[in-house]
Amino acid sequence: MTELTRQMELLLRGAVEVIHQNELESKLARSLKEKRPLRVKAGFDPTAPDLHLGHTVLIHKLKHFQDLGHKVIFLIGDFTGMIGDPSGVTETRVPLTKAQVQKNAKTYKQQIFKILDRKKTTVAFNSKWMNPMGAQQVIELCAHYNVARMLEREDFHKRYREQKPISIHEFLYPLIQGYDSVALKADVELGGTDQKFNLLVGRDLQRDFGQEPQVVLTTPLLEGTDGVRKMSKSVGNYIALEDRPADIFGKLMSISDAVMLRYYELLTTQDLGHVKAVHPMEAKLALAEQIVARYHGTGAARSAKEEFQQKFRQREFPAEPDARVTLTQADVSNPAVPAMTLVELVAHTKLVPSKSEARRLIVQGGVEVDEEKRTDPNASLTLEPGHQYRLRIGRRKFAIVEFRV
RNA sequence: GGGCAGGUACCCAAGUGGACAAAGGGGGCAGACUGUAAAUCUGUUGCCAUCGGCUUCCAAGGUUCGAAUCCUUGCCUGCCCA
Repeated sequence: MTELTRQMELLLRGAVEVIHQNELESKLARSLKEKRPLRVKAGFDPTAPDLHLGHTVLIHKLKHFQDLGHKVIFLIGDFTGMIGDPSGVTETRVPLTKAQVQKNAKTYKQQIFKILDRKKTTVAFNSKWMNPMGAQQVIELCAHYNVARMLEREDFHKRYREQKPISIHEFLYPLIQGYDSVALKADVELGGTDQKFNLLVGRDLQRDFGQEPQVVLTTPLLEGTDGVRKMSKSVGNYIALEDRPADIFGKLMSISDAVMLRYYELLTTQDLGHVKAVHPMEAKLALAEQIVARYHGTGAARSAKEEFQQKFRQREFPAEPDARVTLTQADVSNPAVPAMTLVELVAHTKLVPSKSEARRLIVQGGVEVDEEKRTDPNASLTLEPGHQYRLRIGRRKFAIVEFRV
């Protein structure tokens, strides 16, 4: 296998579309010949980053380029952030201050370098070339594109047809993103499939500016834990890199088998045939362990797995509860005969938002005290000093409550 | 500038003077079932509480015995005409 085919093979794996494959091939060939790495760009919004598994599909693809010796440019769209990508739901963006952007950038780095090589990655901000641009230049930039073509974009087209508003400045988003490619002299730009239009604008602008158009490579959008909508923080179906290991593990274990296969497909390089051959639960455990290990280390993965098994499979009380509460005489009405209603006891753990919620949980059979289900919310519990009451609150919350004299 | 429609709980959305803490759906939570799943079924989903009470329907005023519902003003959103 030649180096070229080796590179092509790795880069194409998992990609939805490459525009155009032959261009990528010739760019790679030239890169090899001239020993000049390709400049690979991917853009991100400067909003507070909480990277989740959905993002990692793309970042791993960047990593592939990086591993092959190419130059990865992680672009933070701090200027475009003022506009906000018009795709998807309308959501007015508040312009971020410089300090906020810096802070967000720092968090980004902290997260992406769990995957990318810090030393080989360039982090860029598009305000660098956009801020100095005057109105005249912006107008000139606008002249490079026209409304009819802009309206080809699915989102704009749809809104136009449905007589929904489209703000003028929204047109600037693809334009500036495209111009970023010009400014960076990008050879390749990566993006999710929903970014296709924006990425293509980059090609057009580069051509207009006398550059060789970038190759566009789109990666699939990962479905969220619900298996339906794409993973996103706002929908709440996400698994963030910064989630606690136990949470990542737990969230992964509660996905459906179909979603599990999808995750295997997009997040690992494992052979799917093999995955399907083993028991789904074993496969899921292996996936969860693997993902946690990837972002938090093998140690964390192992203990997350152990804790999970203990908590859910054997329905045992975990080694470390979610809450540990100490009650004193001040908490009970009659110190001589210390007692407390179940509702109050549960509420004291702070694991429920209100007493009403505690009451509901109890009535619905979601509360156990010392391995015994208690369903009477008004029942009073005589508190024995020094005894550690083990509370199970709902399916996955545990607390230890102790009364001290 | 003119005309019209609208702002209801986490989201969508019904309700146009009393029976409204507010239909229905989604989502969440709990129970059953299971592989700790998913799907399904059932229950539940403002707060405090024993009956019962308290604070909610963009905001502020007003009418009324009584307002999510009527009036006034303000703020916001969308559409149409210019």
